[in-house]
Amino acid sequence: MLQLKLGHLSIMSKKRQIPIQSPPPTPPTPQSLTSKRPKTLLKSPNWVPLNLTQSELSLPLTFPTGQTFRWRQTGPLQYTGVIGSHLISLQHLQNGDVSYCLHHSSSTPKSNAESALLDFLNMGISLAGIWEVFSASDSRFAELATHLAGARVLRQDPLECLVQFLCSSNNNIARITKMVDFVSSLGTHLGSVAGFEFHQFPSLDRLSMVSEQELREAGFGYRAKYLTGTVKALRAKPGGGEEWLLNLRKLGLEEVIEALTTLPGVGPKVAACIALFSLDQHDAIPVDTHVWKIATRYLIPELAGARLTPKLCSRVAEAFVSKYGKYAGWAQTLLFVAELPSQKALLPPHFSNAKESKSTKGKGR
DNA sequence: GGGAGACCTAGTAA
DNA sequence: ATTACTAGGTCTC
Repeated sequence: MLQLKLGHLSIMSKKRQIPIQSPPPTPPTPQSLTSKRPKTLLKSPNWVPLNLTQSELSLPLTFPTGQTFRWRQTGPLQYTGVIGSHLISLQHLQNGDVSYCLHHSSSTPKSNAESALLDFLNMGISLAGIWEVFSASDSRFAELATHLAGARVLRQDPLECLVQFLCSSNNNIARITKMVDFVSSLGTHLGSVAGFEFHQFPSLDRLSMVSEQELREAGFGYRAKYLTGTVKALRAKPGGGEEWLLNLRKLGLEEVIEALTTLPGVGPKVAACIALFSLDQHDAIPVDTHVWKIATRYLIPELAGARLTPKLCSRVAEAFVSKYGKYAGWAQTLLFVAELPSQKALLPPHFSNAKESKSTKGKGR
């Protein structure tokens, strides 16, 4: 049986540290530039600088923050993943700038890899530009922004994004990653980096060949029928599901959410994630428990203590949009990142004012 | 229309 | 060692 070979995932845990502030033990230096050794062994990684400062893209503040579960940390300030058919590593240089390395992509023209990368990184949007606007209307955002520069929203492939967040409901990161890895392993194998295997994300046709039974055996639980059901519904779309999803980029947020939530397993939260992380809906606000806390603390304190109902979800989204404008989803992303334990620990103490909820944490309230 | 329960599973807290 | 609960929700009464 094609059981998941996920031995390496055992290292996944919430204790995973992200070495962002500490000086990297081994400064990433592109050494291929001077290497004249034959390309035999390591097929010497060829690092190409991007014209990208850390303030426009921080890898540790972008990749391991719940937008995607397909990228892996493969070095101190290095992350590796797949974009289309390209296996790519990204890393920060010593000055903070970003460079990339295109790993042996056999049958694909490497010419368009860089443009695919820039598209994936959503470089059409200037972080500096929109953060200036957020900072003007929110002094707390302004200060957070100085500590968490470069927290960016990605522009992922819609199908890939959809499947990932279908797995995310009522779930934890370790298991989501395991499930996404199982689905990914159905796609074409592209190579391995730092002990991790990487696959092209499977097509809709390929996905349709997996049964609910197999997914359950792979540990999907009740989400197994979400995936098979959604795949089936997508394949029934005129022109094919992939194109149908892509076309959602041309619509407004309301229509996008409405369309997505017709798919089984896609509720308001998952739909907002897909909309924001892959469909150019920059004002989409994925309201989960964390965002709910942020909102009731800083935006709509009068709702503190209430339960998170669908109705209140849209209240929260409206509050974000009215405060931050049409890129509210990007603002929400920074505020969300600031709540992650790994980041919170690195922020000045005065940011963690509402931490004592531990004592009042019981069910009573 | 809104409110409870059920739902898979693995890890952690009582 | 069992039990209860939680974790980036959704579906169904």
